[in-house]
Amino acid sequence: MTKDTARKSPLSKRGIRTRQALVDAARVIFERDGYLDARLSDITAEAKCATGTFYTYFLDKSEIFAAVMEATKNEMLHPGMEHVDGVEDPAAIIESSNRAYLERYRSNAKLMQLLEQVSSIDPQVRELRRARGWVFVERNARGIKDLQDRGLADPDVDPVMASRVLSGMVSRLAFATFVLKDGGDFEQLVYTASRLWCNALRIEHQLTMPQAVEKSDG
Amino acid sequence: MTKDTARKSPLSKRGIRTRQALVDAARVIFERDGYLDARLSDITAEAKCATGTFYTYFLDKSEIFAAVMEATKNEMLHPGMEHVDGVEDPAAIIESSNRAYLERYRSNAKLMQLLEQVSSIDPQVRELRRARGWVFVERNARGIKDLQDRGLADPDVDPVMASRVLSGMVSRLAFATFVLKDGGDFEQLVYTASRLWCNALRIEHQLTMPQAVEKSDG
Amino acid sequence: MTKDTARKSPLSKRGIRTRQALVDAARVIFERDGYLDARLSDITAEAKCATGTFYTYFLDKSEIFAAVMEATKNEMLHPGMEHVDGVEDPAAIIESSNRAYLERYRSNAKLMQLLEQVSSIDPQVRELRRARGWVFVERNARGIKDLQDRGLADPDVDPVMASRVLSGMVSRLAFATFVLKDGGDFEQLVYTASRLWCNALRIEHQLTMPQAVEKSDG
Amino acid sequence: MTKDTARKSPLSKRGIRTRQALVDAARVIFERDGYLDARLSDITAEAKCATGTFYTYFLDKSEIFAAVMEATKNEMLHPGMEHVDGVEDPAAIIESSNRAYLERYRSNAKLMQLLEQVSSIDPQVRELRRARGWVFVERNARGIKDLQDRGLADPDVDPVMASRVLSGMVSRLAFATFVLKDGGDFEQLVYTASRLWCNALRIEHQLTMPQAVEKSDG
DNA sequence: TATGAATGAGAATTCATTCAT
DNA sequence: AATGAATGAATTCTCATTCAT
Repeated sequence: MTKDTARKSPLSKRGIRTRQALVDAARVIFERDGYLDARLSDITAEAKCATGTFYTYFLDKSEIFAAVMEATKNEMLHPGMEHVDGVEDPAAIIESSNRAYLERYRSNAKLMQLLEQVSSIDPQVRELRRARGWVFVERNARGIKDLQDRGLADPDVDPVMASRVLSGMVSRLAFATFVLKDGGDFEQLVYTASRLWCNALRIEHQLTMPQAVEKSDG
Repeated sequence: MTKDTARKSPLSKRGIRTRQALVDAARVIFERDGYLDARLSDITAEAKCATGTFYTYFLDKSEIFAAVMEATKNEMLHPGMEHVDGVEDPAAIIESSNRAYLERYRSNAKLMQLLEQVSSIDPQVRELRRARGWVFVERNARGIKDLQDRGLADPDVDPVMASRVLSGMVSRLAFATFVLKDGGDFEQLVYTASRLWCNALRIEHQLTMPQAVEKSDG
Repeated sequence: MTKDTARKSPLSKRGIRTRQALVDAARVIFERDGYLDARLSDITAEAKCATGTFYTYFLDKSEIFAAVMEATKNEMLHPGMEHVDGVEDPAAIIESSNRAYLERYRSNAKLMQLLEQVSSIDPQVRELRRARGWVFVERNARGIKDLQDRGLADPDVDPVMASRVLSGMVSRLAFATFVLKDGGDFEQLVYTASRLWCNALRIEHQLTMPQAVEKSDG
Repeated sequence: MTKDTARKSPLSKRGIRTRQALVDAARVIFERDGYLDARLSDITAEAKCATGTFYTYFLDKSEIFAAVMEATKNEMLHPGMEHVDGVEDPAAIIESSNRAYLERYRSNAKLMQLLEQVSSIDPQVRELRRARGWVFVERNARGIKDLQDRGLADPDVDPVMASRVLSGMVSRLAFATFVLKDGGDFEQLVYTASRLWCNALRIEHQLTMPQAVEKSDG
């Protein structure tokens, strides 16, 4: 699912450079124009190579998109509560995970919007994304289970389903805030998401509302 | 929101019939092929009229899509906690709202997926949807405020932001479940969403896990 | 195999006219440039219509070629000895059939060359042509059988196989003469083909060499 | 006919090996894909060399095709009546020539089909083939003339034209049988072709139908 | 000689939109 | 109002050929 995406593995250094230039160019063009309006000729122009060169490395637009996704997968995080296992203050970890996630999302909003768009268009991308998401859902579920076992979280929810619900909650919030531009003070966002997350699982916490922020905004 | 959707207000009975046939056909084709792959000629074929007739009623694909949305707006709900104001058991209302929402979503999954797709493509639709969503966010925020004022909900969250977060949580859950087909027992879904919602706001409740369902499933 | 070749049966008179213009244009372009070098844009230019119009009637080049073949099938004869049944002088009929065939072939040499070319490229056309050829092979075989039964032809050959061999003999001669331009006096050609045909089947004849023709030429 | 086929006369042993690998590969690819669909890159891949290497030895596809033809010319025979001069039983020679020709044709059907295809596409190849064919036509014509002079063949046909007609007859039969797959028992084929050939020239013979074969088949 | 990445001209094809009937 | 044939702009994709290494 990773290797045979490319038409050829470029062997020479030059080939590697060209392929990389195309992937970089594709990201620029996709973020600028969206997936649908991106023309391959714009990508090759941006990469300063001939149109035909595109086909040395990729079969079509969807394939170079996959390569862009592969190249940026580290920028595409998922909301989580990593490392709560056996830690004293789960709330602090949840808050810091949420802050980290929202920050990453904010810096990569264009990319996330792009991923959203392509997911809504291309079933393969949709499925890939879903599969990747599940890794995080399950990781979070293990954290929840651990807290339940230690008597630190509401035992009356299924950990996997709770994980799905809460992961979705934060990712949806990030989407609405940074892609749809629903706005809202960043610290307030982190605080609300984290507080509701902890409350939802009945995790004890001392989270307090960040000061000097008005009650709401449009 | 209704007026300039139609190119002309069709006056004759025949005109009304033809227009309606086109809108109905468009929904069929859009749900079958998606927005992008739907050809106007497929829509007119489905409506059993000539291609040219399309332009008697609509300017382009986005306009007939708007008409489909208008015609189906009653099927497109938003998650909420309707009418909690001054009611005895807010948890019951939250649960029943969630159940109702998830049921509607399930029946209209194709349509919701379509809306998702077009939102990711067409900024106008995206904005329209966002605006409609806010109506519900604010309605829910009023409910939360009311509970907070009556001492029945966590006072340390901004009602609007909490509303955004929780509405998003349920709509994202519905999307993942019914569009991405993440699966999960329906009652378990309703229960988890409702319990987490109540917990999140520290609303007292007696929600209990539906029986005979294992802890997790794929 | 004849009807659903066309993308749409044009209903209007205008449609019939346009389709016909395209088929006529295609024949001109195919005969001028050959099948491979014929560009669809040349065909539409010749037909004085837009490139897109082509696709109203045909799916691709092979389909309009089929339409050209269909339109010209009366010009594409096969060599034969029709109507020898019960006739006094079979040789006269064989000679006149051969003359007719060779004349038709000469007038349609371009078309026959085209058919040869496409047959060598497109298995469907090859098969169609083969199937059409068999009709004539079998018809001739019945003529041979009749002569054998009446004691007028060599009984020691299988009529069908003899028919294949003799039909091929004349069609190959026509091809070599008019397409490959092997040359040769026309009457000499008719005479030789007919004499050898009759001799081959031991049919009695009074065929005589046309006068005033040198023995051979390049 | 040999000289300007090669771009350069490869002198080094390595060069000879590479060139030969390319020609062998080309035959494989041409027979597999046909002339038109054969890509030079497929040929070089089959020959296990780089695309650029092709141009060290050949100018273009038509040139390597010529090299393939040159390399296989011994497999490309023409129908004939070899060495009839002064031999006792011309019929036996005709029959054995026909058998040999049809056998060779059967073993090289792919190659013959390829030659047919390229002849229909490339005028140069067509001309080359026509020229080669004439050598055989003329050789056969001399054989016929000899029989006529000895009173063993119908004197009332032009030997060259008869030769053309009869050579074409057998080559066309072979093509229809082995390329178009018209079928037919092999011995029956040899017998019919030979008997009709002898009859056509009024050459005396004792050819008898091969036993145990029904009158006709598909 | 061999390599294989880069080149780019050129043709097919789609389908929203127009418009004469 | 309805019809449906005609339009043509716009892009993708192929692959023979070149050329720097």
